[in-house]
Amino acid sequence: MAYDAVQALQGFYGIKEDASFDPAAGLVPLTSSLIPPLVAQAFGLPTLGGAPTPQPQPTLAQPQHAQSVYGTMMNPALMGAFGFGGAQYAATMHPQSHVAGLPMGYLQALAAASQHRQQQQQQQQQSTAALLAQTAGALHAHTAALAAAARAAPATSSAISHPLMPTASQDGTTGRTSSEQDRTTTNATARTSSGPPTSLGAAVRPTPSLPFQNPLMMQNLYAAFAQPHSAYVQSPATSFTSTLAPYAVHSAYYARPPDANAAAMAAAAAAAAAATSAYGYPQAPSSACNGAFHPGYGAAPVDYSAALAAAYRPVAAPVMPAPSSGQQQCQSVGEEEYADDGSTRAIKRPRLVWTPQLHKKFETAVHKLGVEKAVPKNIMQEMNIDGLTRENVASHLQKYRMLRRRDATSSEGRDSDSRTAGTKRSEPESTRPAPAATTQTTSTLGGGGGAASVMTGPAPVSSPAVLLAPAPSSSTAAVAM
DNA sequence: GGGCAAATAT
DNA sequence: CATATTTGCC
Repeated sequence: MAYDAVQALQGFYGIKEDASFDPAAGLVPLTSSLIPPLVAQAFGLPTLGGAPTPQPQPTLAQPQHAQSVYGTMMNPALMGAFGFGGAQYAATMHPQSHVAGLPMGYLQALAAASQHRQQQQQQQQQSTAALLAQTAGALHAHTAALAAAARAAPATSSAISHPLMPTASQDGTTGRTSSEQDRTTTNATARTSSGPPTSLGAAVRPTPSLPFQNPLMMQNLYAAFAQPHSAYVQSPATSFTSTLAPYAVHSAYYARPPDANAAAMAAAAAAAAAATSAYGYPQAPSSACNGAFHPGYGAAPVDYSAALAAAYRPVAAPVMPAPSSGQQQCQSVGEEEYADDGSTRAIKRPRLVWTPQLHKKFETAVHKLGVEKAVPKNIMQEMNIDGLTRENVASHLQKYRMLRRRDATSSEGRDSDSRTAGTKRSEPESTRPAPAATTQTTSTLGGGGGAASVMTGPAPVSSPAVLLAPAPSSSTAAVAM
């Protein structure tokens, strides 16, 4: 498919400014203010403020440096070191827009894309489609290779040749001079603290044939548009969560058409094969992209317009069952509620909100199951809520038990009882202590100003220790908290 | 998987 | 700042 960035963006602009959007659905109005002026100008697009004011060409890139640390540039935190200025740059680009809040890689990618486009137009009317496809393909293979290489030799990989790098020597080292190599190593080492970024090969050399002379740009462009295959993106390793948060969040909340996704999968397979043969490294399983450093290395080298549009389209925010009087509407929770045109796919599972209805179901299930069987998995199945995970339940159960324990403990003060202390319950009797009287745990919702917890409030101690978790083993007993 | 507690998100 | 949820661990 022919790529037409202008059309893609303009098409998107078509629904901009005055377009109505549904706040309830969490859709952010896509206005031209979301597009950095520089980019808009490059694409011949209008901006909210009229003619785009040529921004004092920000120091976008320093090819040499960028190239020397090609393999490490996926880390947003490193961008600042190359004049990309992170938030500062964003602010400069468009102080009043949402842009300031977007991940730099995103803006950078766009800026890079536009810049390159202008350049190309001046020189030769080469097909942009071919250009991007080629670039994406190369980058794609490279990315996959990087991952594969990292997996093969995570701790020592220091020189990984690019699959499309013709000048790389065959002995595994690159054609760089020792000084270049030193600098590369230094840069990479100095700017990378820990985590995958480091292991992804700091000394990778970009191919000179890349359309985008600055591989960093392509890398970012790629990162900005690529999407994980899984519907649920795991968080990056804790060690560098803060560093990569922007990317994780970004890629997690944007979606792209399923067809593009499929194409990406196919492309990934191809690239994987290419990378494998080129490097001799085993190809990392596709699942490796989950929670991996790369937001997803399955970008399709085709139909970039779709990806572009998708990249700009925020995925609906978590759609939680409305806490109305009803109770039948909580058959499913979160995820993929984006009812736009069915062309997108939610990536990240939204934070679950335990609405009163949901909590009620939870309690019902718990009571029905009884102390002994009221464990996460069982409860989850009993509740039978689409999208609800065992983890969700486990977490809620934990809190639930804690509250009960607390209540039990507090009320125990005056009329001590044998069973109140969660230390150890024995009889299986209290299994069903009047479920009816128990459900009113549900209380305030929206009471006061803040969000009230379904479990908060004067939790009625009515039903005895229905759920005093079998105090593990520790002496932590059931008291304390 | 269950249960906890630390880490995060709100 | 206090909670509500999610994650990481054992």
